[in-house]
Amino acid sequence: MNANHDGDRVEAALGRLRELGERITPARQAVLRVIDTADRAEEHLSAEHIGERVATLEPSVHRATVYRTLTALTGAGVLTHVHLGGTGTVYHLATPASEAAPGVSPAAYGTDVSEPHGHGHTHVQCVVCGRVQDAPPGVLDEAARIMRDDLGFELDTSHAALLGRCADCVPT
Amino acid sequence: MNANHDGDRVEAALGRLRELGERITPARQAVLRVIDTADRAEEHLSAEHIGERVATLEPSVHRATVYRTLTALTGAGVLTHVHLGGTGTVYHLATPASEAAPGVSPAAYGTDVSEPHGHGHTHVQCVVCGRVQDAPPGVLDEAARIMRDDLGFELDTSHAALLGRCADCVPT
DNA sequence: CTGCCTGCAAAGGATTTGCACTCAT
DNA sequence: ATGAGTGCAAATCCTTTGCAGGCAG
Repeated sequence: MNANHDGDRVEAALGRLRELGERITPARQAVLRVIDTADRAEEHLSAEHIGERVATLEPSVHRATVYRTLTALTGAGVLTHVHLGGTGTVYHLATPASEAAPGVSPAAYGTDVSEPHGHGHTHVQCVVCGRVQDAPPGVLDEAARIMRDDLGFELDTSHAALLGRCADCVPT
Repeated sequence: MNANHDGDRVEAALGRLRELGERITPARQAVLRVIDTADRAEEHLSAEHIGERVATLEPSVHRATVYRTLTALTGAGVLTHVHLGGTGTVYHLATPASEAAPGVSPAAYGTDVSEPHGHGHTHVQCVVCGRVQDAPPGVLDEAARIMRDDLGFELDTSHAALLGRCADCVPT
């Protein structure tokens, strides 16, 4: 029923991989599927956590492969990662700016560390409960402008999460 | 000379520790001195790196103690840490809102639940060269306002560094 | 004196790497 | 066929922890 829908974005990612001459393997498909599912549930999975889910989905896939896959797919631009303060890094499908659904962080990340365009959602994490949520679009526009004008620094607004206290954890 | 000046802030920190009933030990003094010196040089040291310097300054201090000290002193409020995206955490002396950086206003602070912050200003890190620099005061004011109004989320503007490309690394 | 802080060493846990093999192309 | 990807396992790396003793207060 919805396995097809879920597969849409995975398919797109696989397609892009093919275009790039990257190989489609069970491990990569599993990783993509896991992340896609998490994205839709607005979950934010770390490499380790992704590994766990992949293990249940495709037990033959080794943990090390998951790490290598995440690196490779991020390099290929089909995945994005967001650094959370202190609590590691989480991965997302790099949606081609199409269906910027709530909870998803699109970002066109080219190869490696060389992409100026970080036009995705900014994430914020609560230092008390650890919850990660999406910030309103454009929250960092002003900051980006200041940084650019002032220091010539090009901010990547979706690469690192901001920290603070969420509404539930703010002492009133 | 300036060895005295260096000691000023360390002294202040030690004073606060005393007030809190915390003990003043060689290890703690060494850690504070190392961080104070780094701060003045605008360096951003990780726990590990601090450990190295402490080792040369006070060889008898064990690495494990450095970690425990950093945790303890941060808890006591005399140290602050900033999470850098992906590259760990760096420590600073928690300046009592006096002579932090040019133009930094004392952040209004509510609770102490998890972060007695302090370094007061936002950091930005270049994803290409790794350099960490201070952002202009107030860069995140607008973002903080939006987050508060929109989500009731209280942003901690100095707890995590923003990522991007510094002027030297931005592709022209 | 007391017990907070430390030294030491060993455990821990996440990520990486060398190597040989396999499978996608 | 052929080399990109993978499995496996060992190696790292940073950080934490248990315990006993030492020093600050």
